[in-house]
Formats: sequence, C-alpha cells, structure tokens
Amino acid sequence: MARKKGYNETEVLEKAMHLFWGNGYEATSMQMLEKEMGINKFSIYSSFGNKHSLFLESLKHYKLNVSNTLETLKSGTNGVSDIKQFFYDSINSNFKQGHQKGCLVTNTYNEFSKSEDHLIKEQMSIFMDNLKHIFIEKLKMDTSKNDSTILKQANYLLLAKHGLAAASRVNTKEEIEDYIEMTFNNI
Amino acid sequence: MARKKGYNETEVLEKAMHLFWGNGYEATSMQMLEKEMGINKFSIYSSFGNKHSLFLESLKHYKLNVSNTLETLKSGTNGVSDIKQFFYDSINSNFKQGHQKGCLVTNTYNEFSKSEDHLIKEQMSIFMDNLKHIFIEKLKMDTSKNDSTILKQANYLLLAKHGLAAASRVNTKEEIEDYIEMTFNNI
DNA sequence: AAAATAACTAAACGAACGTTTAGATAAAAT
DNA sequence: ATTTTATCTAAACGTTCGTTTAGTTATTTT
Repeated sequence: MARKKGYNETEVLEKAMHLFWGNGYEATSMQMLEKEMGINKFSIYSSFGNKHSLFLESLKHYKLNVSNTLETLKSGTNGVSDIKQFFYDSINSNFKQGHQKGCLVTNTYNEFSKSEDHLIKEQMSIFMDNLKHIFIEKLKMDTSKNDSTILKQANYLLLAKHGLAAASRVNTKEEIEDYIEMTFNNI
Repeated sequence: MARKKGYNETEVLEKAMHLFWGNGYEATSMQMLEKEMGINKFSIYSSFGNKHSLFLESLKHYKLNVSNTLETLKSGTNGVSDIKQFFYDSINSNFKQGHQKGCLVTNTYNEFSKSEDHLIKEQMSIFMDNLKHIFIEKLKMDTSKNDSTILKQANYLLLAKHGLAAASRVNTKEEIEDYIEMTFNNI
C-alpha cells in the first residue's frame, strides 16, 4: 500500500526512556526528544500520541527492563540477603551502563510527589506497594521476626531505596556500597 | 521623597520560600509567586531581581530558619543521639506547620542534581558537606569508633536524610519515626 | 507505469513561560 | 498646594513549550 516506517518504535522508545530517566519529565522537551530519538516530532506524535503517553510508555518499558531483577528477587530463597543483592544489582546495572541516573521509578515518584497528575502518581504507588510486599515476603522468611518488626523493616528498606536512588545519582560506587552495607547491618 | 513600599520584603520572601519549598523551582511560576506573595510581578522584580535570585534568597532565608536547629545540633554534647534528635526536630517542625514539604535543601539538591546550574549545585554541595562534617564531629564523640567507621556512618546518615526527606513528603509521621529508629539502630 | 497511501519535513499554532515597559497612582518634600 | 519620585497596575515583550497541520517524498499495490 504505502511507505514503511523508517525507524523501530521499540528502539526510539528506549532512547526516549533514557532521556526521561536522566532529566525527568518536565526538564525533557520535545525538542530534546526529537534529537535523541532521531525522528521528527510528527513521527513521535503519530507513534506515541503525546509527551505524556510517551512518558507512560517509557515507564512501562523501564519496568519491563527491571522485571527480570524483580523476578530474581522474588524467586530467591535467602530472605534478607536477596534484598541486599537486589540493591547491589540495581546500582551495578547503573554503573555498568556508564551513567548515574538513579532509578526512573524513584525519580518519577519524587518529581510527581506534589503534582496533580493522579494517573502517574497511582502508577508509582502501585509499583512502590508492590516492592514493599516483596520485601515483606522476604522478611517473613526469617521466622524469628514478628509482624510488627517486619512492617517496620519493610518500610525502612523502601525508604532506604530513596537514599540509594539519590546516592546513585551523585555519590561514588564505594560510598553507595558502604551505604548498602550499613543499611543491612541492623536487619 | 516618595511613596513607601506597600509590603514587607521579608514577609513576601517567606511566602515565596514556602511556594518553592512545596513545588520546587521549575514547577513554581511567576504567576503563582505573584498570587502567593500578594504583590505584582513588577514589585517582585524590583525587590528581588529575577526568579533565579528570588530562589537563591529563598534558600538563604530557609537556611537562616534551620540555622537554629543546626546550632542546637552542633552545640549538643551527646554525640549520635544529638543527630537523632536533629532528625526528629526536622520532621516535627514539618508536621507542626501542617505541611509535608520535606527539606527545601534536599528537594533542591535532588531537583538540580542533573542540571547545569552550577551556582545552585555548588550551594547545595556546600550545605551537604557542612552537614556531613557536623555528623563526623558528633560521631567522633564516641571514642570507640575508628576514622574509617566514622566516615562510613556519616555518609550513611547523610543518605538517610534523603530517605527522610522523601518520606516526609508522603509518609505518615509514625512511618517516619519508625524509619528514624531503624536508621539509628546500628550506629 | 500509474495510482494510492502512509511516512516524512518543516512551518505554524495557541498557550504559558520569565521578563520588561509605559502609564497611572499615591505619598513624601518643598 | 504643588512638585517630585518611588510604587503600583496592566499590557506587551520575545522565547519556548507541547501540539497540529499542510505539503512533499517514497514505497507498495494495481
């Protein structure tokens, strides 16, 4: 019938994701996206609707990428040390890729914490709750803990992830490793 | 000679500070500032130069407000438990004022971590380094600790402050208190 | 080869941004 | 009371934002 797309949608989405990841939603302009994705504004809009839905797709793509890490975490049988390994995995993948952009979900969570964008806020809450429940399941593997302790520790680890996310944007790998060690010292 | 200002510069600066504090720099528009400060754009510009310098003044004003807390921390003689009290003080002042805006410095630190605004980034670094050194001095009060441990613990507490800041924007007071308790369990 | 149609380029859209300016207003000084 | 001068109002500035649209190009099908 007619001409075929000159680009791969998954490929350009990945590039958009990295841009959002590094700069956040607001600080990423359509102009920057055009340049980074290598395609025209028209093509972006025809493929992804608008900036907001492109961001949602980027988030979805990010979660798909980390879902392996999350599955590894869930399927592990070593309780707390699995969570610790999960923390290490997330910073290792950051440094291996040569960037220090932290965690896209945590970044987004922070950027939108006071916004009125309820759709994105809800998505973030779901992701965070999900992670919290995984932590709880892991902590339950240690039968010596009571439910109250487990809840507190799960919350503690979830908030520690915020510290980790902030750190993985500015601190050195050694400082981050020290932070992880200290975080798990008392659990 | 002529007419007097119809507003108090310190008062309107305080209002600007609270707006920046709650929404961040970029998400706060001149229109919002006009409304919140209760004065016209012209007055804002004639009193504070531009948005950027108004933000710098807001930061300065914020630091002046927390300087009491910081002085209390420095002058204490109880080492680690002084730091713990400092953590409690900062969240208490947040909840007492009926808002959950976290810490303006930490918010700014996060918002500008990947920006090119070197002036603000430098100011943030200075503030964070300053806090870190105070933590180190506190930790030194426990003579049983060696220098390597102290450095790691200071870094840990500084990053814990990021978790605290994130928490104080979304979590309940009880969850935040639990987080603080857990943070200091292993120090 | 011609017709059809989707992908492309590039220009323009209205709205909102931070900032400036011209003119009206009001209070202090003569 | 008049002059002077800083403060205020309100409109407009030039940019940039996200988004749309008209017109051109290229590829597939008839």
